[in-house]
Amino acid sequence: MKSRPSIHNQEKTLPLSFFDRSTIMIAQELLGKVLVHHIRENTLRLIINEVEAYDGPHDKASHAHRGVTPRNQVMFGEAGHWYLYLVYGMHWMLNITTGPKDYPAAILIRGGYPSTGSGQVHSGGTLISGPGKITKYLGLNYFYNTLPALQKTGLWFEDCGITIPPKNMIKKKRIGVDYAEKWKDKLYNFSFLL
DNA sequence: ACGATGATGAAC
DNA sequence: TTCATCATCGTA
Repeated sequence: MKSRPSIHNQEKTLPLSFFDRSTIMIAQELLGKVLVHHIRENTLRLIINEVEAYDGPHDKASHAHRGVTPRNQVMFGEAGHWYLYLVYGMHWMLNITTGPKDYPAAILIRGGYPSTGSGQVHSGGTLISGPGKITKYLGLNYFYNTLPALQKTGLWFEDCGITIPPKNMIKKKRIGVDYAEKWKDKLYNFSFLL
């Protein structure tokens, strides 16, 4: 046995440094990465299919554009930490923080394919589309807010070797931010065709 | 097209 | 303390 599964797993985990870069670049690179939730002897995996970037203090679509508040302060912190909040009184939104400390930015996870550990889409696996459905499927809530995206917290990202051909990538306007003036037209929503 | 449902942030 | 708003979803 030359391979050691636990070490191999560590190597696939995206390090926090992955998120301390350009938010727009990271958002595109997250497509095809695997979001993993391990809880109570169970592991759920989701191949990320759709994300949305919220980048910087001036982005009017971003919670950060009015400055620091109790809710959004994690966006101003270190990269690679979870930002969860409730919208419409019932849906948890899952975001990962990006960029350096004091630069507020995050990426919203909006869609993905349920996956096996081998990085394959389940047979008949249908796309889970919508940020509220993602957190419901994975069983996520406020508990993870501000925690780092590492195996020890139970919620992290892996690179399972899936690469998205650039021609398959789709760039759109962000959803549900029509109030955001000129920022509403930014093509910060990224997804891909299989 | 619309109601559910509650935290958030700004105004007063 | 009140109030409008909200990075949504299921049902119609």
